[in-house]
Amino acid sequence: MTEIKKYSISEAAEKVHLTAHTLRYYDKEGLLPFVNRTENGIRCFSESDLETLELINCLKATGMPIKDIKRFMDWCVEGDTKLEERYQLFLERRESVLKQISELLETLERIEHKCWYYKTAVEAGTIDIHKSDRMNRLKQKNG
Amino acid sequence: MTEIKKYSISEAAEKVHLTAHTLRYYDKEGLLPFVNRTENGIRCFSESDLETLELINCLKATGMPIKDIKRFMDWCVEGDTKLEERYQLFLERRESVLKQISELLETLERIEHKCWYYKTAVEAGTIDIHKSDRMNRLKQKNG
DNA sequence: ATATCATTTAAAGTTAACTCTAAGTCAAGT
DNA sequence: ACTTGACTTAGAGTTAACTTTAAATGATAT
Repeated sequence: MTEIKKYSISEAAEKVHLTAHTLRYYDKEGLLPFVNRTENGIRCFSESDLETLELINCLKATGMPIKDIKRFMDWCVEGDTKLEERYQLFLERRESVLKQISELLETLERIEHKCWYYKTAVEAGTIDIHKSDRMNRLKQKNG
Repeated sequence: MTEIKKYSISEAAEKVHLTAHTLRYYDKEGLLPFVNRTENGIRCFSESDLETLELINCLKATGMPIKDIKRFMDWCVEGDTKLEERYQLFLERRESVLKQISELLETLERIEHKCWYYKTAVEAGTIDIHKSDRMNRLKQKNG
């Protein structure tokens, strides 16, 4: 027999590294349609609700806005009729994350160039050590 | 003799893929202390100013907030006395970008798992094909 | 000369995602 | 009985980074 654990809003918040305030905000925005209540109206979170919250965190980590996550949760409520839409959503998220990574790799190169630029400048005690950089670049370019 | 080109605010904006409004906002926030004006108070952007804007775009791409970029520009105005601080800033940016990339790679793995999950569900026409996933995972875990 | 742009400033408005406050209910401990 | 602490709601406030507006000045074309 599987024991079914339930969590209060603050326990759930701690588990998924959010605040109870934020969970209520997500609920209000329609991100948590599956969370049950006691007869007194108090939310009780199941393990499955925690998994949903982990998924929400994951989608947020891809840069997805709350209202788009809400649309996804609406599809989840609709069940198997929206499977294709949900699949497409994750394919799009995948593309988005790949693009973000490639942009960050490009940014990383520029930052690393600046690290070298300032490392040499700090060693020389002045930025003037790079004063002719542009001229050198132009010379190389124009033969 | 090098020809010194100058750009109006809207020309500069187009070059760096921002709007003239945004450039004025950046100027107001202290991000563009080097931009000169005509006798009538009109900004004219040099090639070097465009490079500064590219750098600002690069720092923003690392997730750096405007006020931190302003502090960096303040250090630039102060010249060689703040070389060490500027160097440290880029080292920190480097670490930050590396961290973001590794987090996105982790997120990518989760998303790709969901892609597989929904691909198989779409093929089966129902999510029920994964109904026993958790049980299987538990079985594996507990021997 | 007149119309049409582009530019200037100061300041108000927008959006997302919280974050906090007020006012109240409920269960447990002393 | 009373305090403490967690929970509830509705709604106001916050922050960053723009974005738009208003009112005025300056530059260009016909």
